[in-house]
Amino acid sequence: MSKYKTIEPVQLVEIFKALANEHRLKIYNILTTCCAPGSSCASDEVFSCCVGDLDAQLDIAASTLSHHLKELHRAGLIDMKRDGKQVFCSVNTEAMQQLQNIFSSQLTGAKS
Amino acid sequence: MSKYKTIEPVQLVEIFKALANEHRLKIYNILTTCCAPGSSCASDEVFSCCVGDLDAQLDIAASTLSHHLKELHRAGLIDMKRDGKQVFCSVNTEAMQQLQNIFSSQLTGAKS
DNA sequence: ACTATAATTCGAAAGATGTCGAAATATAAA
DNA sequence: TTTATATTTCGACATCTTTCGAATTATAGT
Repeated sequence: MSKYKTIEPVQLVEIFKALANEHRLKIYNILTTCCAPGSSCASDEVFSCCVGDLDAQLDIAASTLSHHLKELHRAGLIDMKRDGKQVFCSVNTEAMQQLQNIFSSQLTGAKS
Repeated sequence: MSKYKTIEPVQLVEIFKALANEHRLKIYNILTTCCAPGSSCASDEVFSCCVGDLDAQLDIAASTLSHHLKELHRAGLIDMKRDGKQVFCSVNTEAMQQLQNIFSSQLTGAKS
């Protein structure tokens, strides 16, 4: 019916779980705004997306942040890749498009 | 900026929490598909939207269903209104439009 | 090799959530 | 006013989640 990959209900629940937390939503938000799809964020000194920069904006323990990032990653919402000592995070644009798609066509519509 | 009411990050977390459960997502799904916005669902004998009909499709205790409906209602995602012995449920179309809006414009974008 | 920095893993404690069955409430019908 | 049906509230229990600090791993610089 559509040209997009569909998200299984089970996976959709995981995505909502991942976003259903104050800190994780803020993280996702920071990543969508600072590292907008297509733009590189390494060159800007105000915003970048390594774990330490997120840490500076979040007022939670580093271990807690690490846990939240793992959840977002597990849900497929963000990508993480190490570059030297740092790990850089960014939104998974494919997942984001799928989400947009779901909501702009009446939430799931999945039959089952 | 937009003509739509914006959703506060705090409320958005509540909305995601409400959808972050297998049964609640299914309920919301049933309501979006059987009682599509604008259509009345009382006349169709296969699908209607009272609590008992949902119960028949869900394989959980009635008390559990009641709890889930309360959560969806608390998040502002569904409306409930009693008609005689039954309580009829339907999606809150305004909330759904807000959700669509959020996702079609890069998730929240809220600055704070 | 040692040291410093960045991030993750590992318990443990506190809190939130999902679930049920029994009891209560609301409404209608006999 | 008694009975039947629909739904909700309550209390209990089990499980999952959030959080932290301490210890560990990864990488780079001295």
